[in-house]
Parts: sequence; C-alpha cells; structure tokens
Amino acid sequence: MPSSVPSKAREVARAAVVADITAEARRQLARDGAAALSLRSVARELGMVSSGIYRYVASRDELLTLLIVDAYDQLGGTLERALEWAGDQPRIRWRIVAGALRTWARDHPYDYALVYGSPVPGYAAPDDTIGPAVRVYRALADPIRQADGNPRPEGPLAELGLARTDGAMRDVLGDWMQLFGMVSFELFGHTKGVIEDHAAFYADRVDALADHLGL
Amino acid sequence: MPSSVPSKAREVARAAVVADITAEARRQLARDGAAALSLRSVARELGMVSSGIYRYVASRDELLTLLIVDAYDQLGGTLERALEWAGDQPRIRWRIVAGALRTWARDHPYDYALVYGSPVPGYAAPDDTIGPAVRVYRALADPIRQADGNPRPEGPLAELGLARTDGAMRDVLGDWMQLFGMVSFELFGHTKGVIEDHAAFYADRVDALADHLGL
DNA sequence: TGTACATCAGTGAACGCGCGTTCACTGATGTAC
DNA sequence: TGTACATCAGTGAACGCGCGTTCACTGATGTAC
Repeated sequence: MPSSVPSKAREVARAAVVADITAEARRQLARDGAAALSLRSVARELGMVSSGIYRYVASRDELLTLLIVDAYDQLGGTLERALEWAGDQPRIRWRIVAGALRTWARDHPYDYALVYGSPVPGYAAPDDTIGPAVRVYRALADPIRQADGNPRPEGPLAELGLARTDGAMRDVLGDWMQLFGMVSFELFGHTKGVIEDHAAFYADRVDALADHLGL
Repeated sequence: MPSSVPSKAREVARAAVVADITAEARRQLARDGAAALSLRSVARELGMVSSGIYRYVASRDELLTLLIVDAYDQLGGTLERALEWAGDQPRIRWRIVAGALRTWARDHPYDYALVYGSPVPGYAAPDDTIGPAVRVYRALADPIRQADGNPRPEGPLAELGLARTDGAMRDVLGDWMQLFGMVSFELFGHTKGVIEDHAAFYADRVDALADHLGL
C-alpha cells in the first residue's frame, strides 16, 4: 500500500516543474497563439523528452485548462492590485478597474483571446475554470458594491456581492459586456478606419457607463 | 500572346468550382472550426486530388479570406433581408436587425467566431475584407439613419449614412459593441450560471439600447 | 468546316514537417524496518 | 545508521496521422487561321 502522505520534497519539486511547464506554455501562447500550442514543443523547450511531460499533464487539453485558469488569475490579480491604490470614490475605482482590464488585454492579447475570444475547437472548458473567471467579475463589481454601500447580497450574483434588483443587474451585465466588446473589437482589429484613438474612445465610454451605473 | 478576353465557358466553370470550394470549406468550418480547416480535406471531399485545389486557391490563407468575405456577406445579406419586412418604425427596425444578428450568430457559430472571435494565428486579413464588413454596420445603422431622417452624411462614418456628431457617434459605436459583446459572451459560454434566458436578456438590453439611441 | 497550336484542369508522386500518445525501460529518490 | 524495497521521473523508440506545397505530367478544351 502506498503511503498516504506523499514525500514533501517530491511534492515541491513536482509543483515547480508544473509551474515551469505552465510558464513555458504561456510564453509559447504569447508567441504563436493557442492553436499552435503543442506539448512536444513545451517539452522540447524545457529540455525534456516529449513523452516526459505526460508525468505532469495528462493531455493537451489539460494544459489548455491550466493556461486558462492561469490567465484568469493573472487578470483577476491585476485588477485587484489596481484597485488597492484607487482611493474610495466609486467612479474613480470604476475608471481604474476598467482601464486595467484594457491594459492587461493589450499587454496579453493571446491570453485575452484564449479566455474571451472564440473557444478552441474541440475543447470544452471544465468547471475548474469558473472560479477563476468569477474573480474577474468580482473586481469589476467592486465600484458598484461600494456605491451601493455594501448591502447584504442576494440573488443570482450574490457571490459578486451585488444586491441590485433584476433589472439593475441586467444593466450591470450589459455594461460589462460592452466593456469586453470594446476591448475585443480593438484587439481583434474591427475598428480599422473607424476609431483612431482607442484610449480616448474607451475612456469616454467608460465614463458614459459610469453615469449609467450611477457611479 | 494570350487572348485578353478569356473563354466565357471556362470562366463560368471556374467560378462554379470556386463556389464549390467555398461551400465545402464553409461546411467544414461549421463542423470543425477555422483552425482545423485544411486544403487537403476540402479537395478530398470535392473528389479532387489535393494538389488540384491550387488551380483555384493560392494558399490556405486565401481560402480563409474567401470564407471571411463570405461570412460577412451572409450576415450582411441576412440583416438586409430582415429589414425589408420590418415596417418603418425605427425602434422596431432596430429590434429586428439586432435580433437577426443574434439569430444568425447562433445559427452559424463558427462563421461568427471566424469574423468576430479571436483572429486565426498567423493570419492577417487583407483589405478585401473591409467592404463586406462595412455592409453589416450599414444594416445596423439603418434604424438610426431613419430616425435621423436621412440627413446628408458627413464625418468619419459617412459611408454608413450617419450624420451624428462625434459624441453621438461614440454612443452608437459603443452600443454596437455591446451588441457584439452580448452575442460573443453567449456563444463563447461566458454566462454560465449568470444568465439563464439569453433571449430575454438580449431583448431587454436591445430595448435599453434603443432608448439610449433615441429610437 | 478543319486543322495546328496554346491554354488550362486535374493527376500522382514526393518532400519535409510536426503532432499526440503509448509503452517498456533505467536510474534516482524516498520509505519502512 | 544501514539495508531492502517501492515509488516515481525521465528516456528513447515507435505508431499512425494529417498537413501545405511543389513539380513534371497527361488530356481535354478552346482559339486562330
């Protein structure tokens, strides 16, 4: 019978290698996009024989899941850090968190595309990705939560700490989707010849949305 | 010296084969997504030897361009046809064209993803795709044009027939991006556990946008 | 209308590539007594 | 502290696959006189 408490040292080493794999995969994702990501090239770059990587990752799909979770965490963490120094005016906090979203997306276009672009064909995201995804929405909800005076949350989005009525919740969701719509249009190149100054356009819309959200 | 007027019969036959290729490619796109699209499998399905397809398409990228143009045209045409029977109230026309956008996207998810999702890595859309893309925006602009009483258009979006001021134009663009944001979120599965009735949510938001646009 | 020639569609073989995944294996590392 | 054993990381070879693209070629189709 195997010992139920695995070796600490092996556990640590293992986690380190998984982290290396994820980091290298992310690097390749940033260079070539999700479709081109291959286990073989990750292994190669890590100086490992191609089959060795199967000690750590069960399949290509599992590596993609790792990357998706990682991307959500990076983005969520970035938004949270941005909010730390944002003062206590809801409108300012909204500007800052929305701006941080756009900046992160521009800095990590393939990570953004991986999670908010078209799904990788044949890949179905497991439920492990839901938690990290919510982290992003929680950050976006922060200014609204604050404007509402942190009421006791109920309803479908209670985990976000929001307590608006159904109608007001639809407003919030629609406004968030506009945010992602704008970022996607900019990143995916749908504004050629229409919008010249993306930063200005985005800032202008973010303020309009702040009005709409009552911030 | 070759004749400058090519044979009519050959020209017709050629166009028919190109249409066959596009149709088969679209079918495969609908089944497996853009990343899995291959010249070989299109040729195979057409009963042609793999190299034969190079008589009609210079490369895989060119086939992708064909598909993108085709998708824009399909969507643009769908929106235009929807508007034909929409009566003359701007608000109704807006509801109909927005609804047709969502319906088309749900019916052709991979076509939608091809043009409004993340770009295919390594592929850069040539300028041939701009014209067909504008056709979609022209249809979305129809209700606004009508509400404005078809004034003489000027400014950056004159080709859409819109004549609003810069600020009002930003409103329009932002609202359109919300539309695409909502459709993308629904199609790409980002609303799990948040929105149950997508049709109702979308209709509700479309009406809110109509108010915002003054329709 | 008939013939010589040019054009073009489609063939078949080949090049060189990278991929995901499996499997039997060798050593090194940790564990239990 | 020392030894016998179990576990695990990483190897190397292999399977079978499909891809994009090139190239020299055979016939069929159209064109010019």
